[in-house]
Amino acid sequence: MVLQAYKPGADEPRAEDIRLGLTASRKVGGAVVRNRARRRLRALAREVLPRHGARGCDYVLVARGDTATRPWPDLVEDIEAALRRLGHWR
RNA sequence: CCAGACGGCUGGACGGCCGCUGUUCGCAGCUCUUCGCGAGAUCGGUUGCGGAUGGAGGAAAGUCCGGGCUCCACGGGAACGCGGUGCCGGGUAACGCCCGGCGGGGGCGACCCCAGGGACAGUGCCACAGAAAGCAUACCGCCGGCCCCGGGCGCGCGAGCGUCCGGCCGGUAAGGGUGAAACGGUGCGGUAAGAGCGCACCGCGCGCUCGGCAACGAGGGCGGCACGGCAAACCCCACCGGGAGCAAGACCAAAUAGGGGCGACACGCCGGGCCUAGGCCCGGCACGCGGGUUCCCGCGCCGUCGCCCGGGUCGGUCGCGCGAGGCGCCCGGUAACGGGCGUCCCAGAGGAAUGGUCGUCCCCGCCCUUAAAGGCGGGACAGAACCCGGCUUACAGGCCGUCUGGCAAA
RNA sequence: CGGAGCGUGGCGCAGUCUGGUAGCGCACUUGCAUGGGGUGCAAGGGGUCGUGGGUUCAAAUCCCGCCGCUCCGA
Repeated sequence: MVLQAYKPGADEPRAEDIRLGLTASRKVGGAVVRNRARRRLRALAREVLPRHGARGCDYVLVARGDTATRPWPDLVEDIEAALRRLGHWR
């Protein structure tokens, strides 16, 4: 998947919570496939982001072609690698 | 047993962990209505926790029809226009849907397919080929005549005769060969050659009788062939249709900007005059409002602050699921369907929930194996957005029933 | 939710209304011309007309279903 992050500046009001956005475009597949991809991404974010994501950050997860069918452990590795590349891992 | 036709049902099962959401009950916090001096009680809302319970489909899809519902328009109705439908009867709230029947076509059969009204209301088209493509005609032929005509050949001494080719007049439409389609087809008679010219059968047309509610069918009679196809070409006839769509529509209602009213401070630009600064007066111009047709008259005048009023936007609430509802039994009907009784409550999201993950079983394929065990991969089409009745399209696998053809056995 | 348009050689488009012959430009191939290339001249190849049915003697064209793409309105 694609992981996008937005870190608010010091002058902006900053919440403690992590805010999440999900995207599954028509390119990914039909309505069923898009729904499934979005749900898997939501479950993935619930599992990983509160523990390892940066506090007060906004994240957007974008589904790609095989998000609905990729094995679950691979998906977990993907998001963890993405967080490390952003320097948000903790 | 094999092959096939039709109709119906189903659309993986169980469990562990972690989640989302509707309803309802309990507790707690906040808020609010009413009562009370007060403690508090009470109606409702909202948030959190806990318990109970519900949570995608047969097509939820495509958005091709028909309705409910809501708003808009309209005095009633009709006509014109536009769009749609099109054998007959029935079902239904309605339909372009469904059922039954008729006609045509396909299949040995079960059965399947068909927009299937009108071509004497009119207009139009039928390429190429062919003589001719729609009112009918006559190119090649075939037949007869020529005392009138031209030419060739043969016979004859000769007038002439015979024959062939051509011309002219008349009869004919059987044959030609094209084409998707040719003014009926086959056979017999008939004739100079032919022709529905006559006859039989078939086809066609028009009455009659009988059966059927009807579409239509059956029988018999007459006509003697005249009436080609295309209306999913224009069109004619009959019937149907007001428009938009839940982002319909109703209600509550921020911040900011803007509108109106009241009050306070305050009074646009140019020229001239008065006066120490700063303001005042007169005339003109610009703007707003009101009144009588261009034009004129009257009144007001920038802005700032405070209070109040109304409209829109963000947001929120409703619409929003008891319905032409599901299931079971009985009755009527060939059936679609209708009636009665009993029983059940069955998703309601909103940048959009109904799930994520793991395990066991089931089914299918591949590998290994004599087999078992085992390993790997896969489990269809597809996701509600106001609701309902249909149509169309997609769909792995499985189950049930009825029927047809063939083979075998009894 | 409602509506409109498009699909034809490799590419961009005609032809569809009014049914019988699929055409144009660029590109491609071959030859000539040039020392070579470009340009020019001549000749040539290449199209299930998106798809499945139907009407018709005959369908790119008329009718119906489906697929894909684009656009518009609320």
